[in-house]
Amino acid sequence: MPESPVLDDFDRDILRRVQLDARITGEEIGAEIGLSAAAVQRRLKRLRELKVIIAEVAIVDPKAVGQTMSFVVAVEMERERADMLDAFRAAACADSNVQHCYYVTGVADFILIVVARDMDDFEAFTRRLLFDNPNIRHFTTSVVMGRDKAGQVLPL
Amino acid sequence: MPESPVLDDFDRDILRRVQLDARITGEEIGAEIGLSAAAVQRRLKRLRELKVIIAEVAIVDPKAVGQTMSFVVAVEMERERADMLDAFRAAACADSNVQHCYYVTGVADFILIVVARDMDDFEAFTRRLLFDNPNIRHFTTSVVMGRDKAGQVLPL
DNA sequence: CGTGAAATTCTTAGATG
DNA sequence: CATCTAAGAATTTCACG
Repeated sequence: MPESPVLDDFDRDILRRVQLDARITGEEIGAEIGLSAAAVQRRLKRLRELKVIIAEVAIVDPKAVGQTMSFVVAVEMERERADMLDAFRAAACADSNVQHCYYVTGVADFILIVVARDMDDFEAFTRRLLFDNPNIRHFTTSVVMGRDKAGQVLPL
Repeated sequence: MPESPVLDDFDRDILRRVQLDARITGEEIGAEIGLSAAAVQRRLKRLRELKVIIAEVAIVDPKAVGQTMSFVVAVEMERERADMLDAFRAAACADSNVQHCYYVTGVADFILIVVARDMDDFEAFTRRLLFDNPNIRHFTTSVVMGRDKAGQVLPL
């Protein structure tokens, strides 16, 4: 277990802002929190190296690129053998329609967030990943009508 | 319904890369896809203005900032009245523990992805948003053991 | 779209508390 | 040890062809 890096109030202030906008300049952040641009950049560099900041990414609107539908799929495995779970996890992550893969305890074993161009695309996905897999006992699909909080912001 | 903007192969190439790393330079992208740095930047600017790129954000490791637990919560409302659904949706989005809020059809009405510092924090969350709400018939909690695909990449 | 210049931002170096 | 200022390098933006 890697011990948590020490973050002070400046670090948290910086994280709050870059979670909302990664293109904000060091100068702008510095002016708001009372630090020079160089100090902000140095802290950002450290936060990246420590993997407190895992990545800086562009969020693309799924609808703008033809992915008009989203689904939440809860998957229940036949028997909870570690190698089977790992195999499914790897297959799910490798599938381009899978946006998020949560490995959970409870009624389901996996919760997947899935996008698709249309119903045919989604059906092809279920056949590929779910129907053709004998280790899957059962799965339920929920159609997403709307989503909020696309870019997550953690409470600091 | 806003008509989808026209994207060519260059745009899709650019989107593929900035979804993985928003800090990649225009020059680097240009070298890979055969465009000048200026042309890449021009296209990026257009994709931002068209809201094809919704945002560019830093992804922070929840564990690194003390959010050690994650949950998937499926919420079933008492009666599906539009104003009630909207009210819950707004309350969920406003809650700092809620990372994602999906409004779905199926057995549940909402699927929430929730983070918490510890079990007490999660209990406080359920009381605040769920137990104290008479419009909620039922909810089920799944504890997240692991997650993959933090930064989503859309198939283009 | 590409080129090249101008403006902005990031990085590095040296000095200070 | 982290900060600041200032110089230097890199990136983005802009005007023109």
